[in-house]
This record gives sequence, C-alpha cells and structure tokens, in this order.
Amino acid sequence: MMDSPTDLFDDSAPQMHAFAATHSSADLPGVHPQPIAGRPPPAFRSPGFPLIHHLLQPGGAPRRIGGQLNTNPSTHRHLEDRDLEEDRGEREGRVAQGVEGGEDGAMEGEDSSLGVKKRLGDEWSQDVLKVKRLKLESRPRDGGAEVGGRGREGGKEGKRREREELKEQLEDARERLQALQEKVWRAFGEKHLEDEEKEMRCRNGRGGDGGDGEDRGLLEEEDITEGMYDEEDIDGAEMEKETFSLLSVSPFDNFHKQRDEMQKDSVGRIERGRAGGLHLEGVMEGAGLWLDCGGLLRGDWQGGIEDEGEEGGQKFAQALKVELGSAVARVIDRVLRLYTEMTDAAPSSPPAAISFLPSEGGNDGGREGGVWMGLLTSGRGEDKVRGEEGKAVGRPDGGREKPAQRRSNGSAPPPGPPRLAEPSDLSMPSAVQRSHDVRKAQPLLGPPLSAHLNPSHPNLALHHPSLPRPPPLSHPTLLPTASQPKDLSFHPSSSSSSSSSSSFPAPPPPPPPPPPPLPLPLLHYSMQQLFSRSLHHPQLPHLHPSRKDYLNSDPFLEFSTHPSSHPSFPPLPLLGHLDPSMARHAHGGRERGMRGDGGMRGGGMDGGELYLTAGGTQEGLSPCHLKKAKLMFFYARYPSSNTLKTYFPDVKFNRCVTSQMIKWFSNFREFFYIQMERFARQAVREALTREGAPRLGRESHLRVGRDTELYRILNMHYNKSNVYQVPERFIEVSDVALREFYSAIWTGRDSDPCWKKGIYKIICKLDSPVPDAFRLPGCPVG
DNA sequence: CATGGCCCTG
DNA sequence: CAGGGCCATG
Repeated sequence: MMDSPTDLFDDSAPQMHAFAATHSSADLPGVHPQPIAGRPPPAFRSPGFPLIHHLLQPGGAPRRIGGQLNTNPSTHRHLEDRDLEEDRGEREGRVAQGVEGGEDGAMEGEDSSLGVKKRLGDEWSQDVLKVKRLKLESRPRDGGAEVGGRGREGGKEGKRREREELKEQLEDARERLQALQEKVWRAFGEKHLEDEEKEMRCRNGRGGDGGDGEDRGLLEEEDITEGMYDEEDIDGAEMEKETFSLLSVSPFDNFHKQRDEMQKDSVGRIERGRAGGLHLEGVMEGAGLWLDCGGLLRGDWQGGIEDEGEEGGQKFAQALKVELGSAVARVIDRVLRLYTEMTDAAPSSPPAAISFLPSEGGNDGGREGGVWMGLLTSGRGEDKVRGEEGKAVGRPDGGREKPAQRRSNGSAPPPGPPRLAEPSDLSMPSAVQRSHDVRKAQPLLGPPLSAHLNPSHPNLALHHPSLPRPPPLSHPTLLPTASQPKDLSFHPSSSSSSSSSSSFPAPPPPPPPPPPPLPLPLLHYSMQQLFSRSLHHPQLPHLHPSRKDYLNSDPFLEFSTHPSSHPSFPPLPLLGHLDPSMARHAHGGRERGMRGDGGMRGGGMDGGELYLTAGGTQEGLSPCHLKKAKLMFFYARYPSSNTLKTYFPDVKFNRCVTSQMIKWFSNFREFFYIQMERFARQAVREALTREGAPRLGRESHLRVGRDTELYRILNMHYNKSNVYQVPERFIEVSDVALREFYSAIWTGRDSDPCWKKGIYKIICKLDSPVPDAFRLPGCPVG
C-alpha cells in the first residue's frame, strides 16, 4: 500500500505549516497505484501530524504504526487483530512509511494502543539513544552556534549532562505514564484518554504552575524531534534546517532550548494553548494545542535562552519530577472518573474520537472545508473513474432525441443483490472540479416552435377565429440569451469537461477555489472517520446542533453557480428545515452523510457532511436525497439512472431505489409541465382577452423571469428553502417550455392526445450538466 | 424481459 | 409523491 514516494512526503511531513510544500509533493508520480477514497492526501497528512499524532498517542510518544493509508476506512483498525497490526506496523510502518512519529501516525488514531504498546518501549529507548547520539554529534556545532548564542558557553558541559539526565528522567517518566495509561486503556476500553489528558494539561496550566503542561509539551516536542531523527539517522542539525524550514526555530534547537525555557514560558504558553484550544471543542481544541506547540517552536524559545543554567535545569528537573508524578495521578484520576461517568460510551470509539469532535468554533467552514478538501484530495488519482462517470453524465445532447434514448447507456442496475458502494463512489468528492457546463453555452433557441404551429388546427379556429394567429415566437427576442454568458461565468471550469482528469488536483484552477479558511481543519482521513463515528456517538448529541448548522449551510452550491457569492463561505442564511430530514434519514440506524461539498468548485465548503464514510452508502432515500434531486432538476429534467447514480454516491442503488428516484424526476417533470401548461393556457387566455395587442402582451406573459409567479411556484417546489440560487439555465428552459406550451395551445395542437410529446422532446434536449458539486454525497441545500 | 417514461389516481 | 397501468424501447 505504501509506496516509496510516501516516504518523500513523510520527510516533508513534519513541516507543520508547509502545506504548500507537502502539497506539491503529492504530485509525485506513482503515489497512488490505486485510487482509493480512503487514501489520505499527503498534503493533508502533514498538517494532521502534529495535531493528530499527539492526541492519538496516549503517551504522546511516536508510534510506529502500520501504513494502510488507503485501507478502506470502513474496516477499523482497532478491530483488527493485534498480531496483524504488529506485522503491518513492522512491515509497512517501519520500512515503507519510515517516518517515526510522522503524520502518518495520525492515521492510526484507531489503532490499538495495546498493539502498539509493545513497540513503545523499544522505540523510546531507541529514540533516546538516537537523541543522545545526535546531541553528542551536534555538540560542537551546537555549542558554537546555538549555545554560544545564549552567552552561556561556560556551563555548557554541565548543562548538557543535566540535559542528559533530564532526558532520561523524562523518558522514564514517560514510560511510566505510558504504562499507566495503557493500563487504563486496557481496563476501560482505550477511550477518551487523550481528551482527558488534554483537559488535564489545560487545567494544570491554568493552575499557574504550568509544570504539567510543560511536561506534556516537552514530551510532545521530544517526540517530534525524536521521530524526525529517528526517521533518518542523519545529522539533525543539517536536516532540521531543510525539513523544518518553516519553523523559525529548528526542532533540534528546541530540543535543547525548551528544557531551559521550560519554566519561563510555560504558563504563558499554556494560557495561549487554552485560549487557542479550550474555547473550541474537539478538533479545534486539538488544533489549538497544536498551535500551542507551534507557538512554542516558533517564538517562545527564541527570546530568552540567555540565563538558564545549572540551577535552571535543576529547577526544571525538580519541577518535572513533581509535575510528572502529579500529572500521572491526575490523568488516571480523571480517566477513571470519566469512565465512571461515561460508561455507555461506545467502546469501539477510538480515544481520539472525542478529542477531535468537530468544533463549533468560528472555524466551522474551515473545518468542513478542510475535511472536504481532504476527501476531495484523497480522491486524486481517480481521474479515470470520474472521467468515465462524467462521460456517462455528460451525454451529448444528440443522444436525447427521445427521452427513452437517454438511457442508452444501459446503466440499469444489475438485477440481484443491491449494489455495494464502489470505491469510486467513495471518491465522489474528487469529481467536484469537473464541470460539464460546456453545454450551457449551447443555444437554447433550438426548439422550432414554428414547426409545431398548425394554423389549420380546429381548436384554434374554434377558440379565436377572429384573432390573429400567434406567429412563431421570435426566439431571439424572447429567449434571454444574455443570461448564457452569465451562466458560463458561474462555471468557469465548464470549458473543459473532458479534461477533468487533468484538472483534477485539489486546487481547481478554473472554479474559484475556496481557500480553506484555516489550515487547522485539514484533517487526516482517519480523523474524518473518527469524526464520522464520533458524531454518531450517542454520548455527544449536543454536537449535532452545531453540525446541523454546517449541514444547513449550503454555500457551496450557491457559490458554484454564483460568482457573486463570496467564496469565503459560511455566512449564508441557513434554513433549519433540513435538520429533521437529517435526523429522520437516520432511519435504519445508519445515518449517512448526505452532504457533499462543492468546496472544491470554489463554493467554499459546503456545510459538509462529515458522515461521508468511506463505505458510506445509504440504503433507501432520505428527504435530503429528495431535496437534492429537486435541485438537480434545475439542471437535468431527464437524468438517466446512470446520472443519478453518479450524483448520489452515497446512495446504495438497487432496483427499487433507482426506480424511486426515476419516479421522483418523473414527478418533478410532471409538476413542471403542469405548471407550464397552466401558465401557457393562462397566457393564451389573457392574450385572447386582450384582443387589442396580443403580440406585445404575449411576450410579457411568456416570460419566466425571476419576478414571475411561475418562477415563484417553481422555485417553491424545487427549491423550497430558497437557499439555492435557481440557475439561469433553468429559467431559460422554463421559458422555452412555457412558450412551447403556449404555442401548442395557441395553435390548437393540444387537441392531439400526444401533443405534449413534442414539448417533452424539446425540453429533454435542454438538459444541462449538473454541477459537479452534486456529485458529492449529501444534501446540497439546507 | 427489463427498463423507464407518461398518465392517472389516491 | 407513491402506485399502478400502459406503453415504447433495446
């Protein structure tokens, strides 16, 4: 699973902030032999590293975890056999993955701590040795450049010895802590430990002493450092400069400095950590913690390393001992308390799940976007699949001579057992960038209204023999062609529907790419899984409200069609009526993600559905699906079953479901045509009533502008929440349909039992490509 | 025969 | 909207 290129990513992975760098590395060839949705994009693994890693690791120690990056997320590691885990860890994690404590560790949030336990001791020992060796090796340089900078070269050696001791003490303490933690885990199901630890840390830091927080921070930092050095036994001083170019202070430097400055900035840092993390829940909290570390790395140690000496180290050692002891005790205490309180928590939930519960902080959009970005990016490499899908979807208009011909693809779901979700379905998000809006450019003036005129029709003569027959509608004037360019502008990417694969990579050039508001929300895929599960955790119902807000917000679709909308997402008025549907569609006990994101298409993040589980398909259709289908109707009145499958990746299509959805669209059309006919007849009546100037009056009535009653009715029916901007194209199509009906009625063709067929045929040809945003699972609009 | 569209009814 | 009937298509 792990390809060698991954190692390259991992090398750069520690660049917590180096999104760009890692991202570029994601383009390395041969990374993803098989496009699997679960494959986490390297670009997002690195940001996830500092955050996830520490939170997932009970002891904050770098764990060597099995690779399995692209393992089907549905198969949770924590359920797997420990031995297998070990083997995989040894084989993939150590060899292929290579990076010790690298962000890939984040993948293994679900990993069994027990399974890893065995390795921890050895790893730590090795890490300690490596660190020691590195320190020895870098001593000359370190002393000259870094230590010398402190102006305390005199106490260098003593200080180093002190550090050595401290280091060992730390290791011992950490091992003890780890052992305790694991005991707790074993006893209570490996849960919530991280969360508790975090809280503990914050509390300690709040207490003013900050020792605990420091301990923790120190340990984490060491982990990072060790992991990096463990990765490759190269000269740390050299490597650090490159690998951690984004860090103003190299980790190696920090490795030494932080001990000195431990006490100094501890309180302040903890405070910052709290500020950044506590007010945010879950993920953001982790992010905050991560930021805390980042802040430490970047600035805190730069300033004052001047006068820290022997006494400082001793003080630190003392404080460390004391705090470690108390910290361990408190951790255990808290964990025990937690578990006594939360006995009904799902045992299967990985500890990190709680820690990463989506926050409802101001980073909603960012988080969502991050998740989606991650998902979308993870789909890279699936260009082929998407291309095929797009091909099926983007059927040429010519193939629509008749509605029946649309299904020429023979996409009928195979009779038999319900289809299981295909990997491609999981990757749906990746298709977001594609756009088939090319067709939007094609003229709408096709419908030969005149062809349907039957001047000699009896009905016409019967109705108004004296009135001037309505001449063939002058299409150019009637049809709002001006809107077409506008429509195109909505979909800048429409120019290359066939070049989807090439345009795929996460940042879609054409569509206004919604820059993730914050890098923090970028979550590793595994974390998305955790989110998914944790969100469903009965213990956390309080999270749903906020999440629903996300879900309800549907800027992405809006943005996808309206450049006017600001890409920076969230602030769309959200309608809450989606909530019930979301809750209801949990029927069957499996609430599935219903929400796709158009974030990729520049829509900002949709209130993204974190429920997009890797294997997540929903059996049956939910109100959200219906809503989405209605919105799709704006673009496609006659979607084929294949198209539907493409745009409902989270639906497990079987014959019944397919028929139901087809039926939906049939009903949509029915309503649409009924309204068209109704208004067309009304227009005819009015035209007849206004015998004076039927020509002019007619035009005004044949318009389906956004200010007309017909538009209002249609919008109300298909876009009840009115959150989605009705595409101009739909208005144009409605215009055409209305005029066709009008013409047919006016000319008396409606006397023909099949008089609507011709209109259907015309309208059928006017189907436009559904925005790629719809390809994502989820309910498009709240 | 399966699929899917249209029509009608509830 | 859902169901059922009818029909066209492949």
